[in-house]
Amino acid sequence: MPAAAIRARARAEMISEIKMIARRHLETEGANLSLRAVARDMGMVSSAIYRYFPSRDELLTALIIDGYHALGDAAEAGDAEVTDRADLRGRWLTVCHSIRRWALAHPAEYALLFGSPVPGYAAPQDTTAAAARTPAALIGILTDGFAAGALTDPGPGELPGPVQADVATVRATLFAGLPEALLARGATAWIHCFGAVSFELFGQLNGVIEARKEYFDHQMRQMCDLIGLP
Amino acid sequence: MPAAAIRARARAEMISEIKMIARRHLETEGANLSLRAVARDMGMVSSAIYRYFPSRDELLTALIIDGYHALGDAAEAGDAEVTDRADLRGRWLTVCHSIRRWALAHPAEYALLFGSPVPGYAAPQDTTAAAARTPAALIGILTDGFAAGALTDPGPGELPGPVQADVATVRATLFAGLPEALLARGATAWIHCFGAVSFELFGQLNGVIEARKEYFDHQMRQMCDLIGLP
DNA sequence: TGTACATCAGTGAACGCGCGTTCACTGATGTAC
DNA sequence: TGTACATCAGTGAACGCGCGTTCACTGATGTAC
Repeated sequence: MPAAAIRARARAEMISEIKMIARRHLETEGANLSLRAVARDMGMVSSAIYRYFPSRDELLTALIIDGYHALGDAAEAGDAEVTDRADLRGRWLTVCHSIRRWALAHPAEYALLFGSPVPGYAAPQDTTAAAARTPAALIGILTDGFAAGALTDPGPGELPGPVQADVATVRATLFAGLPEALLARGATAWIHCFGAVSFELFGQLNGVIEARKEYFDHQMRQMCDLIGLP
Repeated sequence: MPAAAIRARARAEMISEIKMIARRHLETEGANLSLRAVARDMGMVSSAIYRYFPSRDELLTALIIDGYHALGDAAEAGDAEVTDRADLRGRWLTVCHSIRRWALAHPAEYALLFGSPVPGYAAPQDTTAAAARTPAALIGILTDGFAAGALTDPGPGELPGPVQADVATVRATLFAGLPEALLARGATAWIHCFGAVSFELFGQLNGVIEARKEYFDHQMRQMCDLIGLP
């Protein structure tokens, strides 16, 4: 291995170690991520971090993109788990549970992606592609189902006009194989998945519902009914 | 007015002015509320705040309780707006839109109530009564509807066992007039309302859906269908 | 009616801590001739 | 093969700022005799 490659590899390892430690700090501190604290845990002086990230915000951005990819990986892995590809409802539920499991295992990262915006931090454009992977994994199930004839198109009548226009744009760029009305139903179900996970994770279920997993499963099944998933 | 009452009134006014300014700071700084900044805006020295709030956390708690009450007020006012009390769907939708409108008008407060938990801050027990007002306003509509015979009980069969136990407890303490299955459907719809508002407010709709209000309305109608609201 | 005392809002200085970012530097490693 | 040079990770000090909380204090106001 040439020297340049060795240096590049060492550099990459440092970057991923910094991110690992930063993720650990997120768990305890929320989005108030401190570069100095990360540097301390790395056994470095705080200015050394600047060899790897030009600013705190860039580090946050990297963590956000990584987070979206990790969640997307979890969602796709969940879908791949289901061997009976024709079992649309099973696939949908498995993906939703994978999302919830990832969120429970990485609450601070989840909050960084889906919680209150970090004050003073503006998410750059580059996060959107990574962010789209999780909903894409869900919508892909519907595309499969529609292609197989297992899902019927309710027709565009159920969407209000301006919403139909927005949905048509999304459909054109990402989900050409799915009728608008089904795409919209899938979006509702995805938003409910997000809502149910956030509701639980952000403490709103405390002292009310103890059977968390069963309750989540129940809600996701209601969403399958709403979509019309067999 | 006796002197003691005058002093008490002045004190109450100071407290509410501090909270007002603190709310204004929340808008720009998120939950990183700074006592010193609030004091500066009050034209006081920072230590003077301690005459009114024993600590920063107590001030945060006061803001949270106020926030829940403000949202509860908005929800109840929305319900009261609908003169045809038998129009259950109209009442439900109006309350949901009131919730969304309040959230859009007070994004930082909404985030404080329903967003990522503030690092290092543990919500005390006293917030729960205030927090319950908004879902109670929604569930009240269903109670009315069931009492009037406009809603039919789907029967407890649709709830998984452990969830049914949790729901039964809630029913017993707060909503004795409503069958468990309807209460659970209402809870799902409330969670979706929260989810849709958070999804929009926390930026997940950016660049995807522009017809925000119509999209929200559409989703809330889907929830009315799920509940079985006429 | 006048005086001693209590109450309490607000002051100002201080403690001890944290932060992001910049900058000139050291010293090890690799490269070119 | 040996030497001058370039690269670059990491150092350490500093800048200029912020924070929550404590504490002894001043000074105005009201109360009791």
